[in-house]
Amino acid sequence: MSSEEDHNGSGEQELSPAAGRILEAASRLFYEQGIRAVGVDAIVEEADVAKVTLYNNFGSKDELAAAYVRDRRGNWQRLVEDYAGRVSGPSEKLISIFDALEEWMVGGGFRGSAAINAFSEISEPDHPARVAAQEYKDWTQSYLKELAAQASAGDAEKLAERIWILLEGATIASVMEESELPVREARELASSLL
Amino acid sequence: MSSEEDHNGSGEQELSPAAGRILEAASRLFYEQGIRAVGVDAIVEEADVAKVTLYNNFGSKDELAAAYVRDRRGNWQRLVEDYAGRVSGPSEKLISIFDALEEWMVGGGFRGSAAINAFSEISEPDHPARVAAQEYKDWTQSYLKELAAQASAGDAEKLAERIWILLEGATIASVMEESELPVREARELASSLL
DNA sequence: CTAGTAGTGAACAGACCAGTTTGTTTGGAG
DNA sequence: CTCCAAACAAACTGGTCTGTTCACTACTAG
Repeated sequence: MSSEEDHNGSGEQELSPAAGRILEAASRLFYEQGIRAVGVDAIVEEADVAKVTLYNNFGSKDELAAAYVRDRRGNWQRLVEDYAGRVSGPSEKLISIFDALEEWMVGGGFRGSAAINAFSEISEPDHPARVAAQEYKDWTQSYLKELAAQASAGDAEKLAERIWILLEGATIASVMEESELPVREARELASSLL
Repeated sequence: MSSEEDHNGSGEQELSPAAGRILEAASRLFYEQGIRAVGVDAIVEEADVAKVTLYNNFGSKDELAAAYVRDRRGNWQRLVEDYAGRVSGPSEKLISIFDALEEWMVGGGFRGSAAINAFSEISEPDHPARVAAQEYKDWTQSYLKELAAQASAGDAEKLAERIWILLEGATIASVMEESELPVREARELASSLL
């Protein structure tokens, strides 16, 4: 594989042990309950850290929320690329993203996409977490477009857009139905597009 | 002093002028900014009523939030049935829901589906607004299933599920892209299923 | 040894939150 | 005219929120 990690703009860096624990705790709590529903005190307690340490490392709750979205995005990105690496051919890779999604949600506690949730609960356009969610979305879209361009003889943009719609729809449908069936249905429908 | 609380499921009841203004204001603010982001004081001020009036009419912020979701659902329901009434045949009616969605989002300020947003920002399963969102979802699904059963010779359940996934996907995709293009794309894809 | 860095715990500020209480006003039905 | 329900304004309760300050400790590099 040509190492095409050129879409990586997340810029993950080393975190101190305390900062790592904070991000870990924040990531879990924000995802489980929503960004607005979780106070910094809860994060501080969960991470077993002083409140100042949180503010020294992340600056504000909003920035920490953005770091959470970026963190989830990094995990998603890795999972998707892992699944893509197991098959050959752009069409197979495109389909494998639905398998990645299905694994993403097994084990219970699936609460959808951090990007979708951030969009839903934050309306301020400049909120750091919303900007991070935008980047989350952008990565997925450009990843799909790249593969679609290789897979399709026809309109690659259209193909990528359709698969993206199916991906988002399968995600939210799975949350609402508490089932991974929508993902399999979307996968099947996506297959028929190729 | 026995307060008879009308628990209207889907049935809409007459509201006093003050209660109507409260629901109207709450509906706008909750939709624009999210349920958790809006305080009761803001609603009270926007509706130009006393705070007690809000609590006498709706009992709690959570119940008011549920009323908001039900209100949005009622509007959606009417719009969908209006569009369906303009065409004949179950397949045409199924497709017309995408036209309804496209009208739903014109004019700017589209922030997606109240049901999806409520699911995203509320994780407590018993929260009234989440229950109302569940009912919102259930109505759309059973509406689609009914039409799919009339339209399809094959697996109607599967057809309804797929259209629902496309509907949800188009909604969230349109929010994230700030464009109604995903809806048209989803409509086209749905057409190909019929 | 020392200076700098990253961390701790606890108290504090000031805003904001949902919800209640009190007492008053208003308008329609019997 | 009286009664009552529904609305009003405004203060208030008790809690939570984000973010800051302060004095102190542990570790590490030069």
